[in-house]
Order: sequence, then structure tokens, then C-alpha cells
Amino acid sequence: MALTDSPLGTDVASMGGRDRILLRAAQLFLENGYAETSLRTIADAVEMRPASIYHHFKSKDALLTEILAIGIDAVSTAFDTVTAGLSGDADGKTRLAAHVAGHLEALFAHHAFTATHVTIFPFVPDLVRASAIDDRDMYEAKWAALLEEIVPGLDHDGLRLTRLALFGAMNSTVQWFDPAAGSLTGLADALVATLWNGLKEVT
Amino acid sequence: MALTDSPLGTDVASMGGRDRILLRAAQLFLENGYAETSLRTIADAVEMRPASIYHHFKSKDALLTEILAIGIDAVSTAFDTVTAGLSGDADGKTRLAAHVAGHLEALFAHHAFTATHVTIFPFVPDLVRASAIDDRDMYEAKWAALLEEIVPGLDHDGLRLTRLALFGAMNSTVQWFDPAAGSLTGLADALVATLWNGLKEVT
DNA sequence: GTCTATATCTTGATAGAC
DNA sequence: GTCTATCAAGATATAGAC
Repeated sequence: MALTDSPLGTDVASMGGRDRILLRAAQLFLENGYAETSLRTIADAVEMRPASIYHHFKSKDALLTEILAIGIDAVSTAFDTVTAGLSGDADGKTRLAAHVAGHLEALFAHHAFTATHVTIFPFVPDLVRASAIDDRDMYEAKWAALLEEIVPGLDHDGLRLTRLALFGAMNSTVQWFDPAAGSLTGLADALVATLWNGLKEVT
Repeated sequence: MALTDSPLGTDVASMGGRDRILLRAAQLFLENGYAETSLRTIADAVEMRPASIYHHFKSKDALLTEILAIGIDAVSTAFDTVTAGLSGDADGKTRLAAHVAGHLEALFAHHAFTATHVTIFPFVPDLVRASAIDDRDMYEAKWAALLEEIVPGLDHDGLRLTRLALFGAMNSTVQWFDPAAGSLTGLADALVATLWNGLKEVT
């Protein structure tokens, strides 16, 4: 599942029908919402008739289901890649920094899919949401295990709060950070610096 | 604009037609999204016919516009109240803690309106979003000024990043924190402790 | 202030030709 | 694999009685 919308990947113009639909639909869902985006709008964006979409996807919900799965897969795979690249004796801050950077890089490398997942997930039809919930839970469990290891001083509630607030902070970046205008690693560094050292150090 | 959905406020059953529609609609928009929620669904929830809604609001968009305004007003008013209650020589951490607590309390005191604002804002119709943007900008400016004063060591980009990440973390709470199951002040304290002191202190 | 009835439009989806 | 043509359902909104 190497589908990407980054400038480094396959660009939109050269994409085949199916992938092209996925990408354009994800971009439209992100921009205007799922129910707000009609199949006609998607068809216009890929220069097809609405009926042609149904040759590739059996329903609008099926299309959304695949988009959500691509988004979760991107960050989940990135997490495993980062883990594999870390030396066994890396300290807590190093591991945290690597995973935050990995999450943010995956977020923006597959921006349309990850951002769509992050922003419209609460509002997708129940059956679609149910189909994505297992993959989401698995990804959250990876972070829960990581934080438990590197911040052993926190209790259960504290760990949960830290994890969810961190997710809130990281995932919100898809709505306000522009990787063309600023460094993504700079963003990750700044985020980790505040999270690890606290604001009092820069006061 | 004292409309509330907290247990401390007027409860739903005793509310008049107009406020009742606002609250139920906000709850439904939050749960299922704006376009996903039809006027028929809203009418059912308030035990009216769809046409009766139009006696109180000239359109579905007008109803949404008012809901978003109530949400922003709640947090913006809370910010000013906190500022007024702070003594002139309060230090940075004290001021930050007071405003974080104020934001979270306002978020949950008017949960349906604030949470709706926070979650569906990117997807509302363009004209509706435009009508809310000034109030949003004014609220963000208050935080920008606060952070600039209490974290003078950060440059412009660092301040912006800190503010937006903090908003991401705080606003995400409407999706995962249950004030009936945990202390709201405890949540605020934990958030501020991590933000100010950093995770390294609890490692 | 709420109702019944309805106009008008858009939606997701299907049938079947090419 | 894409098209034209179309359906049935649901959407927002209005008119006018009570």
C-alpha cells in the first residue's frame, strides 16, 4: 500500500483510474467533508461520469473505507520502521523524538489520506467507522506501550492522558502546518523539546 | 448568551422551543456531522415537524451559524473572566494554568456547542465558516498575546507552533475525556504540569 | 407557534449500450 | 472500462391552514 500524494511519489496526472479516484476523493473529503462531497463532485475531479466510479468501488462507503485504511496503514507502518531503526540502548527522549518525527513524516507524506482519517473519522457512517476501529486501536496500543516504557513515572490515567493529548497535538498539525513553508523535522524537534523539557526552560 | 448543556444549567426538558432546537441540533451535529444530520432528524429529536424549525431559524445554515457562535463565545468569555480574576503579579505558570483550566471548563460546560465548533468547523459551508472566522481569530489572538508574555524565550514560529499544538491537545479532549468519570481540574493540572515541566521530570 | 402538504433539487446507485 | 439514461429516496425549503 504505497499510495502517496507527496511530491516524491507518483504524481496525480500519471495515476491509474483507481488510485486517482482514491486520491482525489480523499482530498475532497478532507476539504469539504464526506457527506458534503457527492459522487458527482468526485467524478468531475477525475474527469469521469459518476457511474464509472462504481466499476472501481462498489459504493461510496467502500471508497471511504479504503481511504481510511490507507491513512492508518501509513502511520502504523512508519511506527514499525522507526522502531526497527532504533538501537537497543536508545534513551527515552531519543525514542520519543524518533517516533514523533516518524508520525509527522507519515502524516504529511500521505497527507490526503492521513488528514482525512484524522479529521472526518468521528463523522463517517457507523459501519465504515467500525471497519477501521481495529487498525486504529492497534496503532494506539503501539504508542501506549512506548510511553509506558519511556515515562515509567506516570500512572495509568496519566499515560492515557499524555498519549491522547500528544495525539491531539500531533494530528492537529495536518490542519495548520504547511511543509512547503517550514521544516517538518524542525516541527518535530520543537514539539519534542516542549514535551520533554517543558516550557519553563525557554521562559 | 448563557445557553448551556451542563447539569448545572437549565436542563433540556424545561427549555423553550428555540434553545431546545439549538441544543439538540448541536448534539446531533457533533455526533454525526452537519451534512449527515437532516432537518427531519433534528425535528424528530425536538418532537416537532421539520417545517416548524423554520419558524425559529431561517435556514439550516443559520442554525449552524448560531451554534458555532455560542461555542466560540463560551471559551472567549471564559478567557476574559480568568484574566480578570488573576492578580497582577501572578507568574507565568500560574497564568497558564488558570487559562488552560478556564478553556477546559468552558469546553465541557457548553460541550455540545464547543465540541461541535471544534470538530466540524473545517467542513461547514464556506459562508458559515466565514461568519465565524473573526470570532475565532479574536480568541486565538488572546492566547497568542498570553503566550508571548509568559514564554518570552520563544520566537514567532515557536510561539505559533506552541499555541496551535496546545489548542490541538486541549480541544481533542472533547473527544476522549469524560467529566463524569474523571476530574476536570485534574485533567487541567496534568496537562499544565507536562507542558510546563516536561515529561523528563516524571521519568 | 405548530401543523399538513408539497415543490424542487440533489443524492447514491443501477441497467445496459459500446 | 467508460459511457448515457434513469430511478427511487431523501434533502432543504415554502405555502398556507389552524
